[in-house]
Amino acid sequence: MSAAEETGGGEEQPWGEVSPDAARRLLIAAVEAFAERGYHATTTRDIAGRAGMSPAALYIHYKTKEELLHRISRIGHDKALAILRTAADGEGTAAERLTAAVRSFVGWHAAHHTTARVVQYELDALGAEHRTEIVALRRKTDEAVRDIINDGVRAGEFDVPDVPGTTLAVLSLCIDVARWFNVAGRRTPDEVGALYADLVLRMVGAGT
Amino acid sequence: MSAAEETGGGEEQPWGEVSPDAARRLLIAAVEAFAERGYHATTTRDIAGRAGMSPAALYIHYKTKEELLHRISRIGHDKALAILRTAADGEGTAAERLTAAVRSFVGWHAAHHTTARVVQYELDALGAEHRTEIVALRRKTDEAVRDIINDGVRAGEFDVPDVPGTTLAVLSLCIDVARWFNVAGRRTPDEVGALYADLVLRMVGAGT
DNA sequence: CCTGACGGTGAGCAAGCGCTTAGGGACCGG
DNA sequence: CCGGTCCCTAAGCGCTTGCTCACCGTCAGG
Repeated sequence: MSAAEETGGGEEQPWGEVSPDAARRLLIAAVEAFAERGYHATTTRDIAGRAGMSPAALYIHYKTKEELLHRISRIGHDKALAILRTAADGEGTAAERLTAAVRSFVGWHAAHHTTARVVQYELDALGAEHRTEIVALRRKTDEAVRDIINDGVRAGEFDVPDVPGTTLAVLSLCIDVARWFNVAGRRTPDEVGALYADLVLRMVGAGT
Repeated sequence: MSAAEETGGGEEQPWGEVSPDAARRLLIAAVEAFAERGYHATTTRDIAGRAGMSPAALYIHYKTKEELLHRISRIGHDKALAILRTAADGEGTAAERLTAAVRSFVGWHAAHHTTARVVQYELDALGAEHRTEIVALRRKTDEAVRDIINDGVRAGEFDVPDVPGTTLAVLSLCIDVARWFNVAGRRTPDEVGALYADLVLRMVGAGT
């Protein structure tokens, strides 16, 4: 561990997959700006300024402002989906897997709420092609949750009269964390994850 | 019943409180445009065009584009809060009142999802003064829901370890309906309201 | 020392933005 | 018929936007 000191926890640094360094700095600046003001209210000058560069520098690494949003959205969705699947595909009862899935999915949305806000709420700002690509990823997220719930119903663990509706509500609940979560608030991402996992278990009729 | 034929249900027409007629047409056009593309991506020319008027006509009835958003947000919040309180202040057990509250609040968000989308998701686009005014209204919404939950806990009807957290989650769930509800979807606003009322009852430990 | 590639800047263009202003037509009381 | 009021439009102002282009410093390879 020589360059770019880690926090020691073993967690890899965010946006490590983006290179070169200048492109990553621009992307991080864009995430902050988009999350704060929204895509349309953010100017390319603002993004470049936050990254400590001139407005023109942005266009060396990205063709358009929309491409920046797409890159953020794509990477963010990939990560959220990976986190969800890791928990969903684990061992254990449906209740245990649903708990793990909600806990980690919600935890990610809270801990990375700036990224999550952009990922979840700026979908309409994408161009038509990029949007359909992202929508496909969201459908996979949907399926992952629905599969756990169906497993639980089949095993007799859950009592769910309306599986598609409940799936929709569970995901809606988790995603909306990105909108209201605030670092200055009283709850840590882990605490929110635990609370939500409990609430979701109750929703599927497998409460404590 | 002579002018502006009603649907017969006794429901008064939306935005009836806005006059004169041209101002109401502009406001309705703005709601549609804001809901579709977002506040910042909507131009004053677009709003005026939808209302069948020239761009300058907007400024006869509204001082700025932001004032239009504020009017929409204010009226929408008032209406949503009124609907919630009517149900919350009714007779019956806490469970019955919570059911009625969620059912009508969610039903409104689904039926008027274009308005609700603007009201709930364009808060940041308001100016500082207008935003604090609206935030105060949202706090009252929060209190109304928390009061019912507290009543239920006190009466022994509900089992809620974390009242503020559960209140937050319930409202988050209800509000997010505005984001995903689609007229082309399979569910009517009433059906969504009934489903959500059931889910919320489970969340507070008073499930069927 | 020269050369070329790379990654950056300063200045600025065309287009679109929110908003203003001068003026016109319909209507109404006298 | 007149004068005033109420809405509305055509034109356009000043500014910001996303994006481009000519140019430049740095540095490795020959």
